[in-house]
Amino acid sequence: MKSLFKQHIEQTLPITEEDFEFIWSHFTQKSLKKHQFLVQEDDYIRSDYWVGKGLLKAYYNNDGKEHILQFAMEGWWISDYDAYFNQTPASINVNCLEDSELICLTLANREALCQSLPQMANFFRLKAQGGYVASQKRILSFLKNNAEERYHELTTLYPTLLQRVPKTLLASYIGVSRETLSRLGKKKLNE
Amino acid sequence: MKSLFKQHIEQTLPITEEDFEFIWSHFTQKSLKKHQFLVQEDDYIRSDYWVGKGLLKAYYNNDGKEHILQFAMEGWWISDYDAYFNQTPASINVNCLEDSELICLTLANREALCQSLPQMANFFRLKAQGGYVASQKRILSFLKNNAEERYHELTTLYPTLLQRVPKTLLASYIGVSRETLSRLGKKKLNE
DNA sequence: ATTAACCTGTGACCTACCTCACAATAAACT
DNA sequence: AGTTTATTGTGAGGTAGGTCACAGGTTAAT
Repeated sequence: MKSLFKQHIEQTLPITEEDFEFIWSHFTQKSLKKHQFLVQEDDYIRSDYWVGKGLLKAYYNNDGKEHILQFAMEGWWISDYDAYFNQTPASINVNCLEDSELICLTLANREALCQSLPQMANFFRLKAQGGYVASQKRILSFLKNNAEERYHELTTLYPTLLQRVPKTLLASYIGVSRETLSRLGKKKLNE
Repeated sequence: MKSLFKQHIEQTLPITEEDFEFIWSHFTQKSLKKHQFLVQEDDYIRSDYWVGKGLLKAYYNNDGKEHILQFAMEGWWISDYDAYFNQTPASINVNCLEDSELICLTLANREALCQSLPQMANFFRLKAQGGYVASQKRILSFLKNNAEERYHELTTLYPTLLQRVPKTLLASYIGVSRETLSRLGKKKLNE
């Protein structure tokens, strides 16, 4: 886990062994079983989480209807970022789709890290940039694509998700009902 | 303009007069008239732009249909961030809805600034975080809200936009046709 | 001042997607 | 092994929102 995380950082920028030990000391570890919650609505958000192993979903719950905001598998980050950055109660839930192992970074430790190690400010800056660009692409997909095109975009962007996530949740991620997703492409075949 | 921009930075974190002069030396200025393009599809993106005065739209053009990705008015940033950060050709257009005055930051100058002034890495980190959170909210709005609710969210979030932007473009921003936007709320009144 | 271009509303019709209901298979617990 | 509990497919019918067409009002350009 520790070495996986080091690789994750070095993918963005180089760090010394010594710096990494210092960085690592700011994290804690956490293990969760399938179906367990990492975050629940109204929780106070302790940390941002990096997934070492497993798979999770972040979703907004509208009386029983789950709207998937984000998935996170190995090497991805997940949290309720609005609640985390602004220290407000969570409005979403984060739940494990598989047994998961996480490392956790409190907001205080993140800020401390960014102040004492300028390269970490750059690391998180570049990560946030990437997240912003990815979000913009998803928004554009809602604007210019229909359900079938959005599903196709999702499958080409994250092919491994299809193997691990039920269709119901993929449907929710692209903003259609599971019935509609199940029927995509059928129409063409019949004519 | 210069002092407005200083205020903009100080809104996020404090800087010395000396640091600001150094920061300011990394920017250039640009003026554009209404209807002029700041960015066009396939352009190589020189800069990220901060709006000192005016109003612009960033949109994806789908044979004549404009899909609004972003507006930007005084104090906001705008660019094609995918193209800017990854130095690829632009896939969107940015055009002025009003005469505008901008200050411009090349990617090279941004990175130089972040390396030489750690506080600037933090500034852009916090800005990117904020952009990410705002994008997530817009995505959630697509997932859980209908056209009327999305419009209502837009109007409460950015009331000043309504005064300055034609309804056609607001419709496009929330992902509905202008006809549908024009009819919102009518149904209830008649029953 | 006149023409042209933009902006907004509205009627009529159409369609992509939703909801509810039922069924069959697969996976997970005791 | 047997019983819940997920997951997926599919039919039937409904609705939010799209498209096309026309019109009046406003703004901008010659």
